[in-house]
Parts: sequence; C-alpha cells; structure tokens
Amino acid sequence: MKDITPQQNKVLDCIKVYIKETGFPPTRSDICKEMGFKSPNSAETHLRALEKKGFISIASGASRGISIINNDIKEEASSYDSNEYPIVGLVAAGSPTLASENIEKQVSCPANFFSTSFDYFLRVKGLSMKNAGIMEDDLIAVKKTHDIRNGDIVIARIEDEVTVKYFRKPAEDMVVLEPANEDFNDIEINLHNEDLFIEGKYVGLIREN
Amino acid sequence: MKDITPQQNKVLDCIKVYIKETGFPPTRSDICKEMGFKSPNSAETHLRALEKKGFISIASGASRGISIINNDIKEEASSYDSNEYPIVGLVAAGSPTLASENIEKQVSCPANFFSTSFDYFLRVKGLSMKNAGIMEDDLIAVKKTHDIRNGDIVIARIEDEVTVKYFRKPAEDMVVLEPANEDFNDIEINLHNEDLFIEGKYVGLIREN
DNA sequence: TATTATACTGTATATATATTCAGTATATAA
DNA sequence: TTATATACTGAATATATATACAGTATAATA
Repeated sequence: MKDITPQQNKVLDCIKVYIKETGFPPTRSDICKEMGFKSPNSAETHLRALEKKGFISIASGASRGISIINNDIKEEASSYDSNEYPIVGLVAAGSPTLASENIEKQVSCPANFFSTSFDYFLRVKGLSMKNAGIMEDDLIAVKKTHDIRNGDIVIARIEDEVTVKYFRKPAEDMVVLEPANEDFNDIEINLHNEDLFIEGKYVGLIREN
Repeated sequence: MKDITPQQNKVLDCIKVYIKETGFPPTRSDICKEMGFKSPNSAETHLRALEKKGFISIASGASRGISIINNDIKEEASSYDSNEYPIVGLVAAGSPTLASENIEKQVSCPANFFSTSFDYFLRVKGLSMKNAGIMEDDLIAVKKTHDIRNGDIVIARIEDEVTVKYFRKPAEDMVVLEPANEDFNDIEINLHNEDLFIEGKYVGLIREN
C-alpha cells in the first residue's frame, strides 16, 4: 500500500462517512459538495489516485461504483473476531474442568483481548492470591499449557481440588505452590508421593463491580 | 412491520447479496438480471413494496439509492454488538480525560461486558488501591456518572490530577477519598476551598499478564 | 362485486452520473 | 530540464438510471 496524501485521506474519510450515513457510496458530485470542490473532475482524480493506491475500487460504468477495500489487517484479526468463552465456576470433584456441569455461562470476548490467547475463564474462590490483586469472584483468563516457568501464576489441580497459586520448582521432584496472602501457607508437593496436574496458566483477569 | 411475501423476500436477499459482493446497492436493472425479470418496473414495484413495509429505504432521484433498514433487534442487543472503547493513559494536566492526546489506544469489547455500561478504560498508576485488588497498569472500566454513593470507587480529579479512590461524604461540604493501602493517607477535601470533579465510577477491571 | 395487493411485460424519458478533454499551478523526482 | 504526481476549475457528453405510464393476470379482501 502506497502512502496516502492528507487530501486523499480526507476524500477517503468523506466516502466512508457518506456510506455510513446513506448506505450507498457517493457520486463525484456528492464528494464535491462534501469537500467543497467546484469541479467533478477534482473528485474523479482523487478517486483514481485512491484506486491506484489500493484504498478503493471503482466499478467502471456503474454509478456510485465506489467500494472501500478493507485490507486493514488489524481490523480483520481483531475487533470483530469475537469468540465465546466458558466461565468455569466451582469445579466438581473428579470432573474435568471444562465439563459442561462446571460451566457457569458463556461470555463473548474478542479473541485477542489479552496479549496471550486463552481458553476459558475461571471464577476465583477465596483470597489466597489477594496480594497479586486476584480477589474473590474475579474471572481469570486461563491458557491451557504446560509451558510454565517459576513465578507464573498457575491453575493447579491437587487430588480433585483446583487452586490458583504462584508456581515454583526448586528441585526436579518438587513443586511449591505459593499463595499471595500472608494468612495462607505454601503448598509443597513431592511429585513422587502426590499427583499434581497443571491445568494452565493465568494470563489475564476480569472483574465486575 | 408487515409480512413480507416470498418473492419480496427473494428480492430483499438479492439486494443484500449484491451489496455484500459489490459494496454498493443494485440498480433496478441489476435486480432484473439477478431475478430474471424482463422489465425494470418489476424491480421498481418490488422495491416500493419493500419500502412501504419498512425493509429498505429508497433515496429519491439518486441512483442505487437503496439502503437496507436493519431492525433486527437480536443483533443490536446481543453479545456481538462489539464497541470500541478508548484506553485513557496518563491524563495530561489541564486536558479533558477523553481528549485524543490522552487516548492510548482503542479496544474492542462487547457493550454488555460488565453488568453496568461504561464509557472508557483508565490505565491505573500506582498502588493506592492495592487492597481492593486494583494494581498498577490494570485497566479499570469507568462509567461517567455523578450518581456516586459512599463506598463507591470513584475516578476523581483534584487540580488537574486524576486519582482512583473510595468515596465517602461525611458532611455536606466535605469529601474523603480513601485509598485501599495502609501506606497511603486519606485525602480530605473541603468543598469550599478546593475543587473536586468526579469523572465517574469504577464498574469493572481488566488485567493483562 | 369492486377493490386492493401481488407479480409481472414493455416503452419512454428526463436526469443523474461517469468520464473525457482542455486548462492552470505547485512540488518533487529523475 | 523533463517528467510525474498532486490539486484543482470548467465544460461537454454518452450513457446509466430512476421513474412514470400503459397494459395483463391472479389471488385475496371488503
């Protein structure tokens, strides 16, 4: 895409506004009225420039044959690509997290809402991560992954109980799950004796007040 | 809205398809080609019927002056009604919060994302509301309103500085802005001496990690 | 029964519109 | 210095287009 000049940009904007307001594209004459031109050829040359630079297409012979070419990659990949994500509430003992019985409801949210993609929302119970700013009933965006590093906040499952904690692995056979609240104690897990399953990683948070 | 006949529905669909494919509405003649009519008046009468029944509007005298009237209530109110909201970052001294110079970027978010509607996102600076789970760089959803009650978290402006605090009004002429962090002190404002402007109310929070 | 709506063909025409041609002027690149 | 792009005015014109008028036919309403 070549560079657009300020004046050409004005004309492009004026076309967009016209379409938005009327539902159909402007004629050369309409553009002249909007832009203050006195000759339809002023509009014509701007249109040809915009066409050449790939911002619009002009249907030959047709009246009002202008259409906006949308190659705004951002737009395409972002705002309008809204997905449905499940909110997982109290996870029933022994059932997979995303089992339908655990799903509170579905919410619509742009796929690129957080910088990292995610798979579901988990409703937080308790205040064990209070100092990390994670409060009761907050929704945390969870990305299902096993790529966990020390210091990440993880969603872990220890014997049918789901918990959110800081992750630390001081030795090959040991994991420490640390709360962010002085009223709670660290959970030390010896991987030889106990089962630990990492459901995923905390990548974002939403709170309603 | 009156009932549409099957044939009128076909014509309406054909208009919608034409707009989707070309970017601009069809002429009577275009409709004839698509529908197999041999007289432009066939298209004309269908258009007038669709206009009368409220499905389209026809701009008089204009070529291709057809526009689809969208009164699909479901679409309008549903989760797919994704709006653009500005993220307000560091508010420049003396400039209105929503001045373009203060807008970091726009994010797309369903209008009904939080139970309360809101107007913009404010990026949080500092940790004065830490115990309320509001951390540095969080985005708080702000609803512009003056309907504030004791205990609400408000976005207040005191002499060109914007701050987020709990709101309390112990007397008619006094407001106390309370932080949620033991390291910070209450801000007491005597409304006779100092200017206080309440920008709005905190209704939700988003955090990216 | 008369009226109205639907669903077309076929013709005609005023005008809305794209588009070309002839200029003027300025700025930038080869 | 000669193009080339931008940014316009002004006039001319072929044609694209809306729209009215004159018919035909069927089905549903009042």
